[in-house]
Amino acid sequence: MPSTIRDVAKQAGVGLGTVSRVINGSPQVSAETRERVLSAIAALNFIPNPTARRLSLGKTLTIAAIVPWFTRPAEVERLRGVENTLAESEYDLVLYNVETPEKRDTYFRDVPRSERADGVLIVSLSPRDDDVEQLAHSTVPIVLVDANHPSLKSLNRVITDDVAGGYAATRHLIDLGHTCIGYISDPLETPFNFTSSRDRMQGYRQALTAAGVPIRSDYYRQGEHGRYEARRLASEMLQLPERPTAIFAASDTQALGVLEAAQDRNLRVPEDLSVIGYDDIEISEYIGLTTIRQMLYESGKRGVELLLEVLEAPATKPIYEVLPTELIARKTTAAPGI
Amino acid sequence: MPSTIRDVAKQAGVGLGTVSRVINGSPQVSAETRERVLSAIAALNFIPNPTARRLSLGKTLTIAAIVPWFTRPAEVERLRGVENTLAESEYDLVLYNVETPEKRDTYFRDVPRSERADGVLIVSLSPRDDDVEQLAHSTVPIVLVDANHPSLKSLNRVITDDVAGGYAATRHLIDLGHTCIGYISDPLETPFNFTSSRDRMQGYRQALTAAGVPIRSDYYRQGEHGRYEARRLASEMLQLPERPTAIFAASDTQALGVLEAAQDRNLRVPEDLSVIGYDDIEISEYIGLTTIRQMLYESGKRGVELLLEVLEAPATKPIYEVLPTELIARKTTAAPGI
DNA sequence: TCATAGAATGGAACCGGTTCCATACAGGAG
DNA sequence: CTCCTGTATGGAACCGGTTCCATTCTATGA
Repeated sequence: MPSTIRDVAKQAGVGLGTVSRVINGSPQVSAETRERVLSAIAALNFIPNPTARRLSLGKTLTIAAIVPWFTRPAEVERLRGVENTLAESEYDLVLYNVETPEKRDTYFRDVPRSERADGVLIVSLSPRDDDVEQLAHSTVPIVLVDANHPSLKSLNRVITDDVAGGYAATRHLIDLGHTCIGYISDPLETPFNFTSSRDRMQGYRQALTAAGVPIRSDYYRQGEHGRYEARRLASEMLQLPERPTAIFAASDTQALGVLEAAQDRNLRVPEDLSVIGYDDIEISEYIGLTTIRQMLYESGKRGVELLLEVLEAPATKPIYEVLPTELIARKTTAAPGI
Repeated sequence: MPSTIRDVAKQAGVGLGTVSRVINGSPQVSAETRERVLSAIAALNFIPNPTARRLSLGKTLTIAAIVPWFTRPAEVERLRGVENTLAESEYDLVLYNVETPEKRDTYFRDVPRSERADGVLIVSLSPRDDDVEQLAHSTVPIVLVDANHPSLKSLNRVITDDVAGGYAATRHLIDLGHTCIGYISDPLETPFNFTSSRDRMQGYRQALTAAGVPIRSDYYRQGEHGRYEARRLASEMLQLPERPTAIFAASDTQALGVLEAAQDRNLRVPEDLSVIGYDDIEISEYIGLTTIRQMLYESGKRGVELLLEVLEAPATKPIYEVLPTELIARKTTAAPGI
């Protein structure tokens, strides 16, 4: 049984208020008394009970992070930014991992409550129309990381400009001389409401339109996230009479599937087919994959920093930060053959 | 300001004890009263304050997990097992991510305290001699996952038999006809005290000895975890006058580095060099890497299950579970050329 | 010398649950 | 009709901190 603040007070021969003041560094304590209290604390190996502290302060000293499958390398990297930044603060991190649509809805409803957390970080899960109102009225500060919503003027958020990223990827292929450019992505509509694939596609279309390249619907396929499905989709696309000479995949993981499909059909990369991904996960450099790098670690870090700032001093208006993307040209893209 | 149990009591016209009993499903409440309380709860949108509950119960309702860099795919997969299993319980998961030796020591000392958590999961960080005594005397139940210690009879743990895994990997190469077999691993001695590389090496040596193959010290190199360093180490080893015909890497990530080194030196895999890794991370199948699969997700899941069991009914003697490994033969190993 | 402001300190009240003890009441036995 | 048992219920005390108010003591100025 751990010792309490009252044990310390008795041991040091002071009142409990004084012990509390010493713990919290109040200047209202004489040097001599402080010394006595500190040695009593050391003697009893006393550590203040965080639960009692929380109840008394009316704060949970906890930040909740709602994150979809943290198996995905990109999400893990964001989370690492969150964890590292939070470790230096007095806040604990509690994880809510979303692997099903039901969990998403449960967590959206139950987690942003002042009894559970002082602040909530929602990562890569964009609110839907009916969520927005609810979240906006939450008494708990919320920061969205890599999540967006067109009508979302009322929530703080740190996003990557995925439209610009999609544009840059497509533009890179156009600049190399490609005009037959495919796009392979996860489903644009899911119960999770990820928006990144939609935004990247929008960038893709804008780049094509700006360059005067017609948009062909058979150059676009969507399917479950993951290598296998991407491989299947790419295979289909590569069997078209007029097959694309370049494919833009909505993530590096999916780009790996496209590379497999090329191999299946004996197409050389980049001579016969250029491939560009998105994220710049660790393995991409190993493969030599051309990709769009986004600031994953920083997005988590900035999200937490914003949240902590808002907790200190509630912001007058919602904060909106955009992180840049960067084209990393490696070995899987080149001018189209012949 | 959220409503409290007293608000509910007033609204329903009952005493607070009754409300508490309804919340906790005590049978000592008449159906009619229960109904009245439940509708008051619904009307006030009441949720019991977890902090007050914790203080009153004298439990934190929290499980702490101390994990080294969760960037590594293998650790993430273990954590996923932890998170998924815990989500179904009433416990929250608080993460302590260890990226420096200092943090390791701080967390080992401060986290296993009854004020912070009801149970602690220590993943992939083996205690040292001086830690063991301290941890064994902790009042908080502890389960080690993928962590071991020779004298560790007093702590619960779920481990992978890395000696057997190392043996199986080496044996596979011997069976193919190799006798010049290198081993590349992370440093055997680190401030974090990982034991897996040591154990795998022990299996490697046992397999060689059992087959009557002499152990050569120049066929062993250690260096920082990661692809780059592994690539450098493998390059050195492949420049030996009598270079190895097969290399066993202590992790799949490092095996990737070995593959790069082979490519650098224009060695064909598996014709000129066989390569086997360890872990079977997601990318390994893509690469076609022969490897030793360990039950990563299950190790986290079992660790939590054990912890929850111990919390229910303190075990009379420490639990010790060993998870099996499995050889996954793919395309990077074959009989030595010529 | 006395009034007074300021510093140092003690501890009651409070945060919002749980639990246990006291009390009220119904129904069955004698 | 009385006594007893068991069920239903109310609420004080408690968990271990923080905070604020009251009190004591000291130093300063008139």
